[in-house]
Amino acid sequence: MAELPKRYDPKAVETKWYRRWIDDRDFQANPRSSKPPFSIVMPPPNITGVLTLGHVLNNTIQDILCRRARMQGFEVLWLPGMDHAGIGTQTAVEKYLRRTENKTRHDLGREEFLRRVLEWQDKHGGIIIEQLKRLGCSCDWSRQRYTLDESYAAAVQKIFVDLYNKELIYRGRRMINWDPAAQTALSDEEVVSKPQKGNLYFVRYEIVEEPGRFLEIATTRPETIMADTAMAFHPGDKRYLGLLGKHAWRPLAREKIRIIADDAIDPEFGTGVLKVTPAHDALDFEIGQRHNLHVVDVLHPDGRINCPAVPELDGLDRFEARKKAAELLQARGLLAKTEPYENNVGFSDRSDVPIEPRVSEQWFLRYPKTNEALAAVRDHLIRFFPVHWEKVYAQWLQNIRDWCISRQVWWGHRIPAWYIVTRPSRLPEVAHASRLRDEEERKPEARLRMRDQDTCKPEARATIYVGIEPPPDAENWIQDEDTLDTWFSSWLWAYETMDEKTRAKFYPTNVLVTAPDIIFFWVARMIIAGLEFKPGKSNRDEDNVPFRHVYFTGLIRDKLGRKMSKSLGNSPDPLELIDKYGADGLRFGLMRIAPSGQDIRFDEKQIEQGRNFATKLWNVARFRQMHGVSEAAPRIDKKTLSIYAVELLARLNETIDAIEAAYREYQFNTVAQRLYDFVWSDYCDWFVEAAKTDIFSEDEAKKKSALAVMDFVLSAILRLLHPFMPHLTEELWSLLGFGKESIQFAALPEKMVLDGVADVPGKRQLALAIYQTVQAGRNLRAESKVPSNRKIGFILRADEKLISDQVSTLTRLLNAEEVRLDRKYRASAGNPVAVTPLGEIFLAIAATDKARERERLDKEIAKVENELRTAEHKLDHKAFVDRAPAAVVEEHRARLKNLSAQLAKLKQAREGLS
RNA sequence: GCGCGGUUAGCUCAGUGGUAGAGCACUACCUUGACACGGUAGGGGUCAGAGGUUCGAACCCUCUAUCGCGCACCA
Repeated sequence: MAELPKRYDPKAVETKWYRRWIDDRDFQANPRSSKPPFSIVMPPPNITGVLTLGHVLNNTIQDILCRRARMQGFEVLWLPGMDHAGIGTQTAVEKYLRRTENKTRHDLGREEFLRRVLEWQDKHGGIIIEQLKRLGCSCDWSRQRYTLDESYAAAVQKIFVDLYNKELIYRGRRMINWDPAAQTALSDEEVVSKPQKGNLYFVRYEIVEEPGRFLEIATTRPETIMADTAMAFHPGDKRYLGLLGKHAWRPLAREKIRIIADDAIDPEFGTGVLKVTPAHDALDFEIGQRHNLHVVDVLHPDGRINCPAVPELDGLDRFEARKKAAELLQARGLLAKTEPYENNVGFSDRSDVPIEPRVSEQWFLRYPKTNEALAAVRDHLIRFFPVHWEKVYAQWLQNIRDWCISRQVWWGHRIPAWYIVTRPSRLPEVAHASRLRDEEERKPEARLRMRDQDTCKPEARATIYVGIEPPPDAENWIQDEDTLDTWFSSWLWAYETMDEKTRAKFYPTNVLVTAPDIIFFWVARMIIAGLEFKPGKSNRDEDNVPFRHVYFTGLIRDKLGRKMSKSLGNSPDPLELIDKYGADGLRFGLMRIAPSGQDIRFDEKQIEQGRNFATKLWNVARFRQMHGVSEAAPRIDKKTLSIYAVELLARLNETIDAIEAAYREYQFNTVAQRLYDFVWSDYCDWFVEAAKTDIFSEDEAKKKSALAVMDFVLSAILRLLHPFMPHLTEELWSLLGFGKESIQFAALPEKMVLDGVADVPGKRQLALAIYQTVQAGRNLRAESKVPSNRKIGFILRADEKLISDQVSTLTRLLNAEEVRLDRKYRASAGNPVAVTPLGEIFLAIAATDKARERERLDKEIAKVENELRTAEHKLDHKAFVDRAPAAVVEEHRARLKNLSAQLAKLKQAREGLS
C-alpha cells in the first residue's frame, strides 16, 4: 500500500467525493421510503446573494443534522432553494443598468425591465448554490425551489385571493413607512431606529385672532412646516386653554391653521405645543383623523420638497431643506432658538436612509391565528433553542400590527388585483400642496376614503377585482402595478416547496435553522401560515406547524465585535477560507466556536485550528496505515485489552454519551470540542503513544490487539466526525477500508459494553496512574534542564508487581534510557524527585544545582500544603461533615490522606538535600 | 421606559453547587521511527463589584456597574 502524503490535501478530495455523492444520488429523498422521515427546509438565500460566513454557519449546522440523521437511519430531506428578493434584486439590476447603459427602469418600461432582470439573474444569480456545494452541503438538489417558480407563484396568488375573500387582506390609505431611496412602502419590521444628532427648532406661530401674540412650538423637522394643518396642546394645559378654537398663521406657505387640543400631546415636551403635520408623522396623522384635519403632502417620493408655494425650498432634498427652512424662519424673526438634540430616527433596513412616514394607499394583512401561533410556542408544539427567543417571539405577537404587504417594486409577485379604469383607485401620490388641498376639499370621496380605510366594505369592493385570473372584461380594468413583499411569498416556504407526496412524508419539518434577526420576518410568519393554511395531514395544529424545533444560530461578528458588513469590508470570503483551510477545516473550526444563543467573534485562527485538526486526524490514520491493512469491520478481543485500551474505550463511551446529550440541546460547540479532545488527547497523545510499545513489539498477539483497538476506535471517530467533516472522513473511511459503502449511511457507533473485561475500574486507575507518573517524570526532566531528546534514566520507587508489565511503556513515554524499578531505592545524590500515584519517581542524575532543586521542592511542598490546608479546613467543620453528602466527605478524606502521604515524601526528599 | 443576554488567563471562549479549564498568544526544550498545521514542560485568574441563601457559590437570589441586542417612546 502506498504511503499517504504527510498533509491532507482537501482540494482534490473534496471535489472527488462531492461529485461521487451527487452521482450516486445520496442526497435524494424518497417519499416512498419506509424509513422514518427527517426533514429540513433551507432558509432560502437571495438569488443575488453570495456566500457569507453566516450562510456557512447556518448551512453547516443543517448539514450536520441531516448527515447525522442519515446515519441514524432516517430518510432525509434537506430541501434547498432561493428567494427572489424583490427590492434587493431590483436595486442591484437598476444599479447595473445605470452603470452600463445610464438608464432607469422607467426608461425601459415594466416588461423590458423584467426581461433584463431575468437576463441578469441567469448570468449573475444563484452563485450561492454552487458555493454551498463547495461547502459539502447534502441538499436534495433535484428538489431545488425558487419563490418565483410557476407553481410557487401561483400558490402565493391563491393565498392572496383567499385572504382577501376572508377579509383578512384589505386595501387602505394609511400611514406607512416610505423608503425614499428604494421608493417603496416597507413593513414595520424593515425599519430600524438609530439615534441621530440634530437640532430642536423653536418656532413662533402668530395667532390670527391676536396679532402680535405668538405660539411657540419645538420641532426637529422645520422643513415640513408647509404641511402643518393644525397646532395642538394637551386639553389639560392651562397655559394655552384660551387659544382653543382660534387660529395661527403657518409661517411658511402662510395659511390659517386651527388650534386644537388633544390627549396625545405631552405638556412636558418642548413648549407643550405640537405642530400637527398629518402627512408626515404617524402620531400627527392620528391626531388629524380625530380632528378631521386635512392631509397636505409636501414631499416627492424621493424625499425632495414638493412645495412651489415656497420656491426657496421647492425641489430641495429634505435635509438641505431643513437647514434652509431654519434660515428662512430666522430671517423672518420666527425662529426663537435652536438647541442641539438627539432623537431616534427610523432608517430603512434596505437602503439605510431615514424613513419618511407617509400617508399612502397600500395593501395590508390582518394577521390571522395570532393566538394559536402564540400557543404553539408557549405550549411547546414548537420548541425554540435557545429557549429565551420564545419571549421575544411572544412579545412581537402580542403587539402585532397589520402588515403592509404591497411594494412599489416591479420584480416580484404582482398583486392579483384590478381596478375599474374609469375610477382609478389610487390617488396621485404626489400633489402640489395647494392642489392637493383643493382636491381634498372638492372631492368628498377622498375624505371618505381617509376615514373608511377598509376596502372590505361593499361599496369599495365594487371598484376592485381580486382573482387569480384577470377579470373577464379585462379592457375595463387595470391591474395593480405593485408586487408583494418578498416575505409574503417566503412565509409559505416550509410546505409550498413540497409536492403532495413529499408533504405527506416530510411535513412538518423537524427543525428550522436560522439567524435570530429574521424571527419576525420569517419564523413567526411561517408559523402563522402553517396554522392558517393547514397543509398538514389533519386539522390539528401539531400537524400543521411548519417545524418542531427552531435552532437560532448566533450572529457572526468580526474580531472587534462589529457586525460583518460589506461597507466595513470586515467579512472574509468563505471561498477563500475553503481554499486555504479546506471545507472541512472551515466547518469544524467554525462549529467549535459557535455557542448556542451567543454571537460569535470570528477569528481566522480558529479556522486554522480546524484545518490543523484535519491534518492531525489524517496523520494518525497515516500512522495506522503504515502498520498494515485494517479490518473492514474492526472488532476487538476483550480478553487481550491493555490497560490503555480499556481506558481509551471507556473514554470513547463517555464521549459518545456527551455527544448524544449535546446534540439533543443543539450544542454543536460541545460536540466539536468533545471530539477534538478525544481525538487529539485521548487517542493520539495518550493511547497511540502508549500502544506503540505493543505495536512495535515482536509479540504478535499484543501487536494485533493494539492495532485492532486503534481500528475500532478510529472507525468510531470517523463516524462521529462525519457530520462535521464529511469529505475527510469519507476519504479515510475508504482508504482504510472500513466499509465498502459510503460512510454517509454507516451506523453511528454505539457505546461499547465493557462487561466482559475484568476489573475495568482498576485498569483505568492504573492507566491513569501511569500517565500521571509520565507527566511527573517529564516535568522533572524539564525542570532539571535535560533536553527533550536526551535519553535519561529514571528510578521508580514503587510496588514492582503492579507495574512491572508497564515498564517498557513508561520508558517509551518518558523517552528514558531505562526506568529502574526499585522498591527500596534510597536517594543518595539528591536526585530530583516527584511524588506520583505509583510512588516516587527519581531522575537518575545527581542534582546539578542543589539550591535550584531545593527551591523546586519547597515550591512543590508549599503547593501541597496549601491544598492540604483547604481539605483539612473543610473536614474540621462539623457542619460540613454532618450536612454534606457522604460521598463528598469521603472524597475529601481520601484526598487528605493522599496529600499527607505526598507531603511526607516530599519533605523527606527535601531533608535529604539540606 | 420594558424585556433579553454578556462580564472567567493577554485574546477568543467552555464551565448548573464540592480541587478554576481549553485553544491561541507567551517562555524553555525538541525535527525521536504519523504529524513543526507537530511533541514535551511551564508561567499566567480576588471568575465585574457588593450583599444574601448554603456546610460549601464562577454557578442560585437581590442590588450596582458596564457592554451588547430586541421592543416601545421620541414634537
